[in-house]
Amino acid sequence: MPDFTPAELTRVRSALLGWFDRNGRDLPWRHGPEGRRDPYRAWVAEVLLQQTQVARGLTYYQRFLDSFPTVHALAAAPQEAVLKAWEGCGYYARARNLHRAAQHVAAHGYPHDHAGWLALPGVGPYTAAALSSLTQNAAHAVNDGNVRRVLARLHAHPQPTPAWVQAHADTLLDPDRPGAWNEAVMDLGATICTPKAPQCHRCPLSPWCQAAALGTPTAYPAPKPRPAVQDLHAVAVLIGTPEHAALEERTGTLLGGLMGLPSQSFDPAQPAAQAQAIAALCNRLHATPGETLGQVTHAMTHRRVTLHVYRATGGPAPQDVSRAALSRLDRKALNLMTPLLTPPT
DNA sequence: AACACGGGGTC
DNA sequence: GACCCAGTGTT
Repeated sequence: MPDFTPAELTRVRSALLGWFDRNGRDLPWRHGPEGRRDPYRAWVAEVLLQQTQVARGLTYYQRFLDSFPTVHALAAAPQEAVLKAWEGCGYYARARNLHRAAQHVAAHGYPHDHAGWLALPGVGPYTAAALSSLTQNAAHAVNDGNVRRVLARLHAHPQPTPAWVQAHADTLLDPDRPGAWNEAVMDLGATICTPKAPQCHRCPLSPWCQAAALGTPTAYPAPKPRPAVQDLHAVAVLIGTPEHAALEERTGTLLGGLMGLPSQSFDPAQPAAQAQAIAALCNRLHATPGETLGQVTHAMTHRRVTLHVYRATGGPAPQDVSRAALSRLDRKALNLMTPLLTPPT
């Protein structure tokens, strides 16, 4: 299939930008003129929206900006406060990286270009292109899930590689309005060219869309094979009460930086492993194991964690749970003690 | 190039 | 249950 001629390119850009000017989303981080968005608000939003849907990101965005209205406020905050504001949002490395990067920006100022953004922790190819184009009108095309889907359909490419998507996004990018163009493609992908039920009849690009012409837009791009979900089992102890419990900071990559009930993983295939784990855990904590409180299971994208929760006494001092940043998993574990307080859904 | 990394929406 | 979401960092 031939690529667009220069004349077609002009019409395609005009069609999408015209649609965007009428139908672009009014989002709280689109503060300031096109191509000159407020860098702090745009940055927080871009990080927050990594692998997070806009509808969901909206609530977290408001909460985060209430907590840290400026990059200086963010830079000056302790990491626990940042994670507390991020609590429940997932991918907590984003919050840790954003915090570190904010300290750099507070000291040295905002990056001046794409390469400068890219050097910040937590800013990769997508976010650097987004921020340089949205805040500085730099001609860098974003490549995210929306762009990938829109371009895969436009060219009826079932398995677009990142390089293929980037090359086509670069070609299509409107050099006169790069910031608006990037926002436009993402808005189109999020509202019209959706994964499941695209509204091709309302799409400004349908005259050029090969997938629409074939009548099978949802076939592009083909679903990616996903690795199997791993089952993880651990024992955990509740020392104190659900409101005032002993907590430990989770180290490592899984939920790193968050607080949680002291825990110890075990292999459920080994008959005695659970008993050994609770004994070893209590031994490490200098605590005395008590009765079992039950178990909770929490599904993540790539893990299914089952926490077997025991009561225990002694050991580390309980602390105020409401002030700590906890994962959903630990919230569920604490709820074992207070099922009656759980609001009806 | 392949993994690891949350949590929730939607079909 | 499958698939996805304004991806990044590590191995």
